[in-house]
Amino acid sequence: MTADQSHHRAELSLGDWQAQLRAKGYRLTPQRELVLKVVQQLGHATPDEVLAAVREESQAVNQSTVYRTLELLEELGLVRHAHLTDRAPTYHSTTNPTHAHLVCRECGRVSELPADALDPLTGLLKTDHGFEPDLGHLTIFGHCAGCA
Amino acid sequence: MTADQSHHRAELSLGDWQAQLRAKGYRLTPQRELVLKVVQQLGHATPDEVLAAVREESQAVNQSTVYRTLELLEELGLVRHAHLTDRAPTYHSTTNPTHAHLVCRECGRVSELPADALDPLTGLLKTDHGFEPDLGHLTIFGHCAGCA
DNA sequence: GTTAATGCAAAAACTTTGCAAACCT
DNA sequence: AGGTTTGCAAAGTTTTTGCATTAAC
Repeated sequence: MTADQSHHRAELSLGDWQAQLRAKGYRLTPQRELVLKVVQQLGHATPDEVLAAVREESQAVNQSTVYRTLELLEELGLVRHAHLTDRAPTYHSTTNPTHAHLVCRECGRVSELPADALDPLTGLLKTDHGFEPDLGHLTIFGHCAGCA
Repeated sequence: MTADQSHHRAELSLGDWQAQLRAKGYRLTPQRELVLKVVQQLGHATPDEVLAAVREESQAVNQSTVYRTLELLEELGLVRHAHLTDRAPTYHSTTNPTHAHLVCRECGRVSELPADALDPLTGLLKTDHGFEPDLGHLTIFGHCAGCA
């Protein structure tokens, strides 16, 4: 197994993230824990949905804090965002392996495509264009089997 | 040559579009001609940039009209949009063959990837997931050769 | 003359910012 | 205590909408 094979795993183990936070001079707050928790629970969620979920969790958290926290969590590699619609971005936890998204324009269904499945694409882009794709951000629109 | 090989060409020949417009009950207006012209000239442009360019062309066109016109032109298959940043979409003419976009996060450079180059991906998605991707809307973020 | 398209202005959707108060370490 | 984070409210950015007027057919 080459070192390169590790590129599909989550970037931080869960136990580490609080230490990582502090190592960068950041502080651990209830808001940050909560936002991370709801993103993990919701799967794919817009900032707006994260806000709503956080508020149902019985604590009031401000809108700005949600935006600022999502940005921070993304910097730490704990969450990622993708554009599943032409509107607001959706965030998801990185505890699942890196994946691209397939979105059906007809039924709106979103499915996850493991990064492994895209290895041929990665190879092609690297070889022919010297380009290193960020598959975790990739969203492919089209029509799914049911809506063909 | 199979019929399928034609899927990379522009959807409408330039001579036809005015007829297509009328066939759907739409009307040919100077604004629509102008917006289409500047999109063709600009290459990739946000609605805002289209508006600015249109206004330099010595005619005043309203913001709303630009949005409504881009939507219409896209419905007719004369333009397409892609998301080259996390902000506004960019529109481009379909007189060029269908292509995906490669965007470098470091230097911001955008390059076009012919749909042909993605045939392996298309095949894989179709075979393994029954999914028909819309490559003209696809944007792949990552790092280019120079910024590796 | 009809009906579609435009301009305008207001609102909607989404995100960011400045600053004082509150909280983490 | 000291510096980071939050809440709040206001403003910024981008897009949409309703309706009277204008223009295409």
